[in-house]
Amino acid sequence: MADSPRSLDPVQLGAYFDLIEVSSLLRYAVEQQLREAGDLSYVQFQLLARLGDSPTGSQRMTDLADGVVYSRSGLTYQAGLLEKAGLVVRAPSPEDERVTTVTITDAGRALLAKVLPGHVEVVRGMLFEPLSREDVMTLAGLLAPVRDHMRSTPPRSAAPRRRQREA
Amino acid sequence: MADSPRSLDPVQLGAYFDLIEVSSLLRYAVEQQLREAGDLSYVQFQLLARLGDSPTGSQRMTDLADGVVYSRSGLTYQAGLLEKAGLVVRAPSPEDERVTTVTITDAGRALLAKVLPGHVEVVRGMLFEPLSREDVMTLAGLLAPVRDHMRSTPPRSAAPRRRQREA
DNA sequence: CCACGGCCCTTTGAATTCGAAGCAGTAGAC
DNA sequence: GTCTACTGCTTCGAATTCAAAGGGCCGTGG
Repeated sequence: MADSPRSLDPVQLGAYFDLIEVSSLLRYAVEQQLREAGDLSYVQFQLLARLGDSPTGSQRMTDLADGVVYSRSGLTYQAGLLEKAGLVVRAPSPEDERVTTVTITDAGRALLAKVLPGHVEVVRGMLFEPLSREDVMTLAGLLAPVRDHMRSTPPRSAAPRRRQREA
Repeated sequence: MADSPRSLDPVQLGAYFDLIEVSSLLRYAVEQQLREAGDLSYVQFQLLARLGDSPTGSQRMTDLADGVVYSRSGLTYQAGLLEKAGLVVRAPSPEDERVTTVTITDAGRALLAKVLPGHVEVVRGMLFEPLSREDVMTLAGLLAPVRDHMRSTPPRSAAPRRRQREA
């Protein structure tokens, strides 16, 4: 660590800004499509998709929260909405009464199947349209190591992130 | 449009998921650092950075909102917080009384200078650590056309995005 | 057997966001 | 000069999120 450059070079800065902007716009567009097609938020869609992928159609609350990067309380809220809508069912695990198991219903699977094509179309149209097949492979090859690096460097919770208070 | 493939191929799917995950984790980490270093949200930091970059240190509200992709009302809220913290000043434009001009203060510039090094360090450590200089150039070259494509394809507001209501 | 500590989920309160409605100022038509 | 339409910002209500606190269940040590 002989040299510690003070700033990012222009190429890095551009890549950083573009990454943030691209992901923000993509996320916003996807949210809109999901809202229109099935009145789902992106989080709710992620939860349904994750449950649909699971062989049994069930997952523990904690595992779901870990996968979606959300706080437990946030998951409780969203799972409550999904349950009220009849898309999932919650039940305490017989083995361990502490654990709540979430299971996707047939209605949930149906809704998932209904919104998926549109979802795919938005992603294709916004993200993959200007990229060749080779570009996509290159992009995937670049993002994978970054993802692994981030996963292995969990956000150290030095201070528990106070909200706007004094400033 | 002879063929309309029903789903994304595995490489596309991986790139899509990784993009979302990487940007989410990066954004989360950056938010924490900014909160700890200067009690700023990412949005507030973006606003200050944008004002700091401006030659005059001033911008119209509308221009600021467009850059940060936020709604006007959201910007009003955040600008209000920044003003209460003494980091910016708001004043109606002499030329057009409808226009509110936001100007960064010396305190704002000082805070910006204080949090910037840490911000850069987080981005470098999380995003650029596993990438070579060449990788970064490749990534930037891939993201730029996607960004331009997204900008030129604004989110068509077919339905005005109702919040959770019936489902 | 009973307490202690730990894990899992939920409830609560505050913060942040958006869309819709409202208010003021500007510009063009007549 | 006045009316009308438009623009720019703010206010308001609702939705979503998180961290902290609360309550129930499980395992271990005594």
